[in-house]
Amino acid sequence: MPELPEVETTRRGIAAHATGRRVRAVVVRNPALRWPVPNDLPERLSGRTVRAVRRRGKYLLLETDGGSVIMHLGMSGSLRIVRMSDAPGRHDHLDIVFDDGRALRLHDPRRFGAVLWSERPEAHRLLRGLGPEPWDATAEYLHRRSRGRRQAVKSFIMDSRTIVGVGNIYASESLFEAGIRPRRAAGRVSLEEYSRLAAAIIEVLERSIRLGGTTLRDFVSATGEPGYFRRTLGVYERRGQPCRTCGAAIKRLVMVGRASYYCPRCQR
DNA sequence: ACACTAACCTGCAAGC
DNA sequence: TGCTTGCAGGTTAGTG
Repeated sequence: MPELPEVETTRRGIAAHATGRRVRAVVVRNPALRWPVPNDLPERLSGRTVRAVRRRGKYLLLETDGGSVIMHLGMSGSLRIVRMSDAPGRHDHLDIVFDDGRALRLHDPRRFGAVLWSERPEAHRLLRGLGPEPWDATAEYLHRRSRGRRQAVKSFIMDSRTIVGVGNIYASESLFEAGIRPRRAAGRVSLEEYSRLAAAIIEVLERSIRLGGTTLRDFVSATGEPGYFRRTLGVYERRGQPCRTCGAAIKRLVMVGRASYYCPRCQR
């Protein structure tokens, strides 16, 4: 499900409710996520106060005075603020219960998500090697880093070591905006093209954040609302439909097992 | 260093 | 009505 706009939308919803709240309890119903939820998470987190809710790439960080919960939503995860009295449903694997009777509840059917604990999250192995946030990734940086690479430019920008937050939807959308075909070798994309691409990534992500992200199937924000970016998608899941710019039929291809969409006329 | 693959897991839709 | 197949928003670990 979630790429950067969905994670950021979730972060804002959680922050509004969790910041300054004390954790009363942690209820783990199913610890079998991407990695096991640490056994000692309840004891480490209970009694602590949430100081801030931050995002790094697609990771959410629930910061307390004594350490941070690192959360990832994987493909199908969502986090909602619920009342403690709301009965958990299927795939509601974990609750972080606050002192006001509300709880942060993780729902994740596919269980590709993660909930971990770290006293220094920025040094955690999952976060350590991450590339820059999109707002800090310049055209010069992308150009320099891609020299000599034969990897497809779409795979290059979806690699979190290159730049964080760009998943399958926004990679296709950004490349469409920038007029670059997804299969082009990253090392053969010019500085001028990376300049368009860097700007397109920021523009697309910001526009999606404003609309609350993209709900393809089941994404909901912390307040339970879907995102409305889907209606404005230029190419994603629009195979055969006319390009909104030139009218040509949108094409679909599969790269590294992931669907990619592009306009054969606008993108070169 | 780079690039590709398999793997983790469930749900849903389409086709037979 | 099943049953099988393919596909889905992510990322790591392993291989060559």
